[in-house]
Amino acid sequence: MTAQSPPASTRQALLDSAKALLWRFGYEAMSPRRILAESGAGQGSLYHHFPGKEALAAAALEEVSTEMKAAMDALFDAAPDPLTAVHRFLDIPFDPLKGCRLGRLANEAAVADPDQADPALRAPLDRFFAAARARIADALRAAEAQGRLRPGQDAGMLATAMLAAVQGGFVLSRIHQDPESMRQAVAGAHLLLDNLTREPRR
Amino acid sequence: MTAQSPPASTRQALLDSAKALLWRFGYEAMSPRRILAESGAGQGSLYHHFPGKEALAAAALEEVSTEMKAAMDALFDAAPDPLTAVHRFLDIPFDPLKGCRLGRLANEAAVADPDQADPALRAPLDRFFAAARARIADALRAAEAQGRLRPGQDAGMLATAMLAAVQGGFVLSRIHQDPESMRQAVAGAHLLLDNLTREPRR
DNA sequence: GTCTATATATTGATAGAC
DNA sequence: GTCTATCAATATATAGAC
Repeated sequence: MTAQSPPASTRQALLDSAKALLWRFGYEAMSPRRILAESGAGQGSLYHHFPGKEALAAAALEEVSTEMKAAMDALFDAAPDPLTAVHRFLDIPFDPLKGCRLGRLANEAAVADPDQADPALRAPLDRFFAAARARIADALRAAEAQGRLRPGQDAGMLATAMLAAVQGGFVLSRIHQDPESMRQAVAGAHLLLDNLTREPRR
Repeated sequence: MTAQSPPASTRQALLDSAKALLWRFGYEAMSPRRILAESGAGQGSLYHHFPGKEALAAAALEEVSTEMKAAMDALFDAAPDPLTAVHRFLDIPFDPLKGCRLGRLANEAAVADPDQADPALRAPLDRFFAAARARIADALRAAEAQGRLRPGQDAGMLATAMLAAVQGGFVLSRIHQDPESMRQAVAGAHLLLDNLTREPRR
């Protein structure tokens, strides 16, 4: 694999700044002016390397999507067994107040409004969450095959429920400005699994 | 009670337009120009009735928060028993692709960025979700007292998990542009409750 | 490829007549 | 209270020298 580019090039500096600003402010509130300031690039550079703000944002989100997918795969590959992997996923030490790097964009009109959205902005989000759901669902099916999970469960539905717990936790934690909401949302997801598990966890 | 003002006044027309635009586009992407166009009010009217965009948005969100709280109370008051009320809450026929009227604002910097947020914008969200959580938690405690729920549950945690399932469902449905994600997220929440319930539902 | 200027449209807000 | 202008600042993008 080619690994992450060394941080050097102007193009990559623009991408890195866009990634940080998208996380902090979202798409609409991220101005080219600010990207240039943060990256240290001159006015014209953005439009030399990219057609415009939209294309830069799309490229930045592609990188984020790929990074998050890799982190997810690493977590699942490292887990001692599939059921543990799902519990570990829920326990990833997110900072709930910062929001999900991808999920936080779900409500921007430019990303997901049926009428005016740019498909290139939604695509990386769609791809990551589809992959994450598949990875979790596969793990749950494997756990069921090992006899760790009660048979007959809808692994796809449960996988969506796990992802929704985390995304909902982000939303509620942001609203209350309190990490506790995330803790409780995730605790509910753990409990849902525990109630379908044959042996107690831990 | 004074009931909803008849739709007549310019002030209320501004509020109604702001409520619709906040739902569709969020705060940053809602321009005064557009509010004026949709409401039919003249340029100066907005700044006659409100100090500015922020104050108008805050007032609009206060109304939405109050409306949603009232709907929630009506649903819980009408339910035959507390456990059914919680299941009915999960089954509210939201349009998942439109997002939650309040929750969709959780990721706007002007609403919930620790540094630059305006407290007046976050307050109505905070208030509604705190009230909703309390209503659900109370219902779960009542269900436990009735012997419908296994004893010893953390009602507050479960209430947060119910709200997170719905908010996460909105996020995932928007990302995939598919109501199915909401269906599955909510199904997980139903299942979590069912596994803590003594008699089967339905 | 990078920089300095500059351009155009829109944003959020104001002035002041009626 | 409402309307018609208008404003300064910013957003996104382009021109063209180096």
